Amino acid sequence: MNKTMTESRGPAFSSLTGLDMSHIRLCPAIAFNQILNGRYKLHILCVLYGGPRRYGEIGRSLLHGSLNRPITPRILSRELKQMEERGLITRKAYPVVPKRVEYSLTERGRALVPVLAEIIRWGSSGVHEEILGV
Amino acid sequence: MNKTMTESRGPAFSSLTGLDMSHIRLCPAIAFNQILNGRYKLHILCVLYGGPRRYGEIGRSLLHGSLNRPITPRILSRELKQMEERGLITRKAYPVVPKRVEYSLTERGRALVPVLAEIIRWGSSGVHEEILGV
DNA sequence: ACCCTTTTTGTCCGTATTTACAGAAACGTA
DNA sequence: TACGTTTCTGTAAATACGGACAAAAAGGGT
Repeated sequence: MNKTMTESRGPAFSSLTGLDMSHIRLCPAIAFNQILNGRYKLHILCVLYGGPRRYGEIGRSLLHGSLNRPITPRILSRELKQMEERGLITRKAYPVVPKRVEYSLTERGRALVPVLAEIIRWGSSGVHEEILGV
Repeated sequence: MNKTMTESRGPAFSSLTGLDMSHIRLCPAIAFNQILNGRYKLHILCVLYGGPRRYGEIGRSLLHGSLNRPITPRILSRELKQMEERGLITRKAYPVVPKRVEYSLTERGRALVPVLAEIIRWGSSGVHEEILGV
């Protein structure tokens, strides 16, 4: 193979869904983990599927990987901000003391729910724990 | 919030699937992008869904992100090896010259197909291109 | 002996992401 | 005025990831 590989054919993942993807120029699979990068975004979506949640609630419901490794506020803040920028969640701040901020799913975020559901279904067999040797 | 957040409740993503997850200790969503890290693994799974593929075929069918940025052999090799280590794909080398190596999905890899399908379905509306501003 | 193909590795480097740690803002309450 | 709570930011260090580049293995063909 050459030093770098290039491709001429357009994307055609037909067989997976049977859907016409001819109008799509960017592979959804690659876009997916570009949009959902960072370690906690998928989990945050899961949490918010249960309804609006406060910053602290999300943080507390978040486990770090497998163990009880906690998430630091710095990271949670960044993840939430990125997700807001991408239109997956909305942020609503209440003018009270102590501060109260609630995050919830947008339409765009809800569009990912079927994917989340499949991931949970996939995990219900425990394969992910096997693979990671938990 | 404290400097670090910890959590006492077990995972409960019940509402998403209606499945009993009490026996699961690690959040599938977090495990998912720990197992499918790297930029190309999801895409590689899609390609291999079409049947066994050679190293060069996979490389050629892989676009880098959105543009025609090519993947370097070094990276493809690493991705494939990691996926093999995690039991998602198998590697079969034929004793011929020039070398011929074929990769294919394992049971474990096939278990992810429903997730892939949902991701493609999600992308069929073009949301991912909107979000990334392609 | 040298070149060709295909697959793969070694090494190095720059960037991106994660993490730790400290601290700020906002304001009611003691 | 000091304190507490909640949300969030600044800074710097640590680690992971992506990519460039060269090169090796394994023979067949010329």
